[in-house]
Amino acid sequence: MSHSVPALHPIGHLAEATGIKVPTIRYYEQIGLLAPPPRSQGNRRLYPAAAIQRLRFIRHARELGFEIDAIRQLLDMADQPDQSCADADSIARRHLADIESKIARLTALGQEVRRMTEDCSQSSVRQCRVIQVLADHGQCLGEHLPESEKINEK
Amino acid sequence: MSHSVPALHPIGHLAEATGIKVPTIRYYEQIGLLAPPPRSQGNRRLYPAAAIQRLRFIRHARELGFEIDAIRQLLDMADQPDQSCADADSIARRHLADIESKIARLTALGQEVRRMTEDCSQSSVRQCRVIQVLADHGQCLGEHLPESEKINEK
DNA sequence: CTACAATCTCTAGCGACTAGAGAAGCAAGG
DNA sequence: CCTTGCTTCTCTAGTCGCTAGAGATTGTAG
Repeated sequence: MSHSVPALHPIGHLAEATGIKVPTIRYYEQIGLLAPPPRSQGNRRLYPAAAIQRLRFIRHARELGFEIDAIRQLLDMADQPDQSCADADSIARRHLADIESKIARLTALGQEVRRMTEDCSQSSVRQCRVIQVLADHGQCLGEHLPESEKINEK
Repeated sequence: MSHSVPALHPIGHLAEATGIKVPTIRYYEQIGLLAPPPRSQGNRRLYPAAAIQRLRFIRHARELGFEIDAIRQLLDMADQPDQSCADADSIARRHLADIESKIARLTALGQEVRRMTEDCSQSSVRQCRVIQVLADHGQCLGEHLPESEKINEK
């Protein structure tokens, strides 16, 4: 019997093990975030176990809201454990600042929208506070909302 | 002399008056958010003054984070002032709930990312808290972040 | 042998724009 | 009249991070 089987995983297994969908894994390969694995005779991808770790790293970073480009840099750093981590730290700090500015903007939006709905008398459109405020920007309290980097609401 | 000139505005004037860029105005027309205006002999768009109000409404709603589809509905309602405003109100309330869930999620992300950076000893990657936490999901505190509707970080 | 599942590649779509090419219109100056 | 320069026109493609679908192939269990 052979001792220590290499244990290569098909893409479906990787998806299951990491919670990342199959098409997304292929997409990550396409954009160069994940190295192209060797293939079977039938052209299927066969991943070494290390790919699972890498994908988990990616997934966790995505869950924390890091952009793909930042993750690319973070992965590069993770591959060179002897270098300084100042860059990793600054990527994370920048991301944190980004998150905080989004929170600030959303909080301002939220106040404005809440005020609209609270003042609405629930009668006809003519007296609807929601419509009125939207039509006349001057009726805003907060007025100049923090623009930051156009939060891209969604 | 003619009393009451119709005063039609070229697209550039509209852009200036509303703060919405020229290509965006054309885009709004294309997706049916703004009615196609009459044209000059030379095929230029000539807008009636009412278009400025409409675009201001749109801009304000966009600034408050409403989606195009919601704005479409809100505009329809604004055009029928005698109907009930219950729908407008519920659109705004839904949007508010959306904003609040985003804030909740971003707050959770922010805590996690702040912890990473604060714990980072600023030395080598090997001991870098940022990289470590990303590599090992188990080191997260918050653990299961609110998923809500995949905030689409940007 | 026949289902059926898993995988393959490729293309297109999402939302809300933004950027650019290349052509045409328009006013003022020489 | 002609040129210069500005605005506008249409059209296509790119952004981000996937997701969905078509249609072909491979692998496996009964």
